[in-house]
Amino acid sequence: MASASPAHAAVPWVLHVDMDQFIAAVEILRHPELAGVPLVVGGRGDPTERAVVSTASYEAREFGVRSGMPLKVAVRRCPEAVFLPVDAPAYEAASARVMETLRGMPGAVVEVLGWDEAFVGVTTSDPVAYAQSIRAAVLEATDLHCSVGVGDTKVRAKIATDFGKPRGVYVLTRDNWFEVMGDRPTIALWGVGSKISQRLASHGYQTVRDLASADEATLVAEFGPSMGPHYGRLGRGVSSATVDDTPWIARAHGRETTYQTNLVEPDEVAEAIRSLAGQVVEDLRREGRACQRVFLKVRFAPFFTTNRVRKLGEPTFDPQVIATTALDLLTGLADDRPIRLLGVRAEMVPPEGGYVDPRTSGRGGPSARSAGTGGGTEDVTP
DNA sequence: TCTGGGGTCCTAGGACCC
DNA sequence: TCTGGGGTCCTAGGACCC
Repeated sequence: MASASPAHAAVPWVLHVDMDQFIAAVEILRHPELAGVPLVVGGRGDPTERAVVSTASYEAREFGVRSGMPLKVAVRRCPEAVFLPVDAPAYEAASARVMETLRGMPGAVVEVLGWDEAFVGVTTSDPVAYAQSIRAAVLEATDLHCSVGVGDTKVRAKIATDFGKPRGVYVLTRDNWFEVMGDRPTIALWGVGSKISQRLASHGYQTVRDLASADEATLVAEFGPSMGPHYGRLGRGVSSATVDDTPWIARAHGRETTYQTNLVEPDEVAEAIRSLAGQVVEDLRREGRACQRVFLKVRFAPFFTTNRVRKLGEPTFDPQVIATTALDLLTGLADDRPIRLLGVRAEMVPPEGGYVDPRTSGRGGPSARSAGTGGGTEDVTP
């Protein structure tokens, strides 16, 4: 088995395909005059409103504009930028063409992660050439550019893509993991955000290398028996390597709105919740699955967010029941505090036979471990 | 500087039953 | 009177990703 492993052996690889400035690129396709100018897509396209940047073109990024940044900040950093509203149906159509192209690649198993990215599993002796053929095929079919990360696990492939951008390919495996990632902060890992990175730092684990050799008992004490070891594995780049094309089945649908002016009157709060509940029910009816649990999300001004949940006695499609439940969850929380945002989410009754997808969304936690062997048992030392 | 809207998953702890 | 251990269901709350 461990004999001469020739460079040309066909073995399984994980590729991560990520479109370059996807939303901006789609807009430039239908507005060619915007090519080369700073472009910001977000909200309703009005930078005086409460909304954030969905995507900034590379030209806008040179001014420091980033995804997730408030439009008000973006316009201050780049006053000459063109601002466009989000047009979800247009991006969904472009996304569908991209994913169909990926599914047409020989031997490819495609696991969609979002509008503009997917894992591609393939067994090949030359993953870089395969990645370049993906880039060419996507460009041919859609006029859109992408970058491809090549890895021996999902985490490595996902992170590799960033090093390939734009319009490139990058390989990240156990062989160069510590060379490339070892000195970077833990927040550079997929699945480690600001809170977890701070908690890791409080134990002296600042870098990916620190985390990779972290004391297991310390991680378990801090994060629990499941998440603790999971973070240790992330530090080593170890994760599932199984790409799964089972279609995703949604667990829940929700609607939330940030109000341009804070809500203060009980009447307007009740009306807002009724409106959100009505929109959620449209999604439920389209799906044909009733609501069994109601989630209420509230963001009070200036910026405190909280959630409440209640299971219903009987599953329902009735917007009145959902709205009444959501309002009930709000009582005792509000205390006359001004409300910036309200969200109503409905967890749906599982489909016939339950949820079958063996993978998880992949980012949240270690639950892919229950998918069994997918290469997640591999280990390396820093 | 001012922070969207769509999601998923994990942990802790209380209530309840056997 | 003082009191087990295990299991399941539920809610609260936190964290992350695109």
